Amino acid sequence: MELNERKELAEILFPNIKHDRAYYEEKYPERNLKDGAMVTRFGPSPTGFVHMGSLFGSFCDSVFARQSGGVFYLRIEDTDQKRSVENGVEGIFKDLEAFDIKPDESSVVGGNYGPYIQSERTEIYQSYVKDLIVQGYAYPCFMSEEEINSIREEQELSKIKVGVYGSFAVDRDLSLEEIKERLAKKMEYVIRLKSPGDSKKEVEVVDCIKGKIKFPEHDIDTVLLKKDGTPTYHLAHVIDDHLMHTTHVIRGDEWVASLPLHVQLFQILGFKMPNYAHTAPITKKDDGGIRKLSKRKDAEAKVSYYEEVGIPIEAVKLYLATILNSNFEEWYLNNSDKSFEEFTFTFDKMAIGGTLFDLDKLNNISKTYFSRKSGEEVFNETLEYTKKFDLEYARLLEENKSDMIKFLNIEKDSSRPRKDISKYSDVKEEFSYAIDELFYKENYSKYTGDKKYSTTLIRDYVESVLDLDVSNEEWFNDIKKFSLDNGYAASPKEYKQDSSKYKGHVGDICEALRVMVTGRDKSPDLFSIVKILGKDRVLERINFYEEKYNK
RNA sequence: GGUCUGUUGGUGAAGUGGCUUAACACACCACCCUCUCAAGGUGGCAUUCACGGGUUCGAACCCCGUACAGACUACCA
Repeated sequence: MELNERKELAEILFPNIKHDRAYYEEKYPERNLKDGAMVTRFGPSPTGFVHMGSLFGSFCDSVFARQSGGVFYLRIEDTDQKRSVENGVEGIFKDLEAFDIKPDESSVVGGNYGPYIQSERTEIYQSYVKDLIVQGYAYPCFMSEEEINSIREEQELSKIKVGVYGSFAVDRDLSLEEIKERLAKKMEYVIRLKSPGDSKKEVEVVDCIKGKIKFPEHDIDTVLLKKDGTPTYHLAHVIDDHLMHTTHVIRGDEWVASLPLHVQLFQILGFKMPNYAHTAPITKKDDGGIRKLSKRKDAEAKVSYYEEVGIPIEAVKLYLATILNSNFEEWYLNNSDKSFEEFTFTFDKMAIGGTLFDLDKLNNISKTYFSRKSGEEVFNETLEYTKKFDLEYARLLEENKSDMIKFLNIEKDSSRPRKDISKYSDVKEEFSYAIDELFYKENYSKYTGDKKYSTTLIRDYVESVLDLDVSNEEWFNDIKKFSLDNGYAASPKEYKQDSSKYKGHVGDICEALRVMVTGRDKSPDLFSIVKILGKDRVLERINFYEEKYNK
């Protein structure tokens, strides 16, 4: 087809395009940023929620943009209406907000490079495609679904590359007259790329994470504009990232295979190539195999899961940072007082293969997070959590606020704070003894030992020896002395040396007191608990124990 | 079938030709400390980097082949 014919065709196909490429190039000028500033983007489909993989991606985007003094924007990729869910966009913003990921530009906050919703950019895509037709790099294809399917079957059978290319692209060289005839018959069509590639030649792409990758050149006449005039991902990606001046396309590794196509589109359109960074998938062990974390099968793939089970968002972010850069973990260990934002993330410390999602590690990070928070902070955050997920407990927390904070503060001052909570929902169980109402209701459900302890001895100790106003050391000396006076060894060591001389040792006395007071045989520092409770409540609990077990 | 990518302990991984008798962290086990637990301390946990071959004085690191795994192969993104 001659140039003037192609021009005619372009006008027939796109009679209503108001602006040409030059208009858009001028409308969206180069961004004025300092050297090295990265422009990144997150492009979710409006499916209603964010899953772990895309959270990880958007986390990368925001981190790299922020630390380079660049821009991170959010673009809704809704070119496929089937994927859209009602209020899907709101869901995405909500999930991102929960993780403190705030785009500098988006359909919500605006920006100079909008619209930030692809379905509102149709005219832009079409105007570039119109130009591609004039240049002979695109053509209307009238093949039916059946035709394409039968070609594919044939190709699969003869074990050659699948797709519309070369001699399989039957509409590639239609004459203007033939096209006009089909148009007159109202035949449906898509616009395909007239690929200039030669699969015998190689293209090399440098990926920021994976390094050099070589491919055969792309030679398939990929669909650019669908039947409804809407762009495919490939076209939209190339045009948007050019016009929005993305410097680093950070996306999932499922896209590397289409890199040769994208490179070709950038070349044909005369655009400067962005840098690419393809991130490894987050995987999970399943039936002995390893697979990508799936939002359908895995609860933990949904970002809202962490909020529901009560894992602090900060801990999830820390975990994301540790899988983002392999050297982050060690840095954080040595710089625990700093925020993760002070760490400089780089592409070359990112995983190339898949990363197994390690809940154990997340738990540990979470425990460390809690151990560093003051009792009051833990209280407030837990209260907020329970207000959403456990109203009854929220009420109890509020009624027992000052005691509760004291309990949460036990052993906090030491250089080795306790690490016994990994999620907000653990507080209720771990501190079941802290609130009378809960203690008496669920009492001893946690104590499973068969040992019965003598209440007379313990009551005697509390009434005659226990002094709440002494130091921890004095308290322990007192209880040692009491043990000795009653035929118990003052230390387990002495008891072990000659067990026949004693009925037991201090540990047994402590254990008895612990079980009576807390309803469990393991607890934080006993004296601290007893001090907070006060003598009266301790005695009440001893009576309660007696009622329940010794009658 | 084709095209890409990967394969270091139970897990995440460091490692880019001699400093590696393979870091660090999580998990697990043992011991110590100790009134219990948690924390902390000490030690154990790959004699070897999927396998085979090659290059080299020397390889987890470079090359080739094989095996296995993953991604992609849509008018979905």
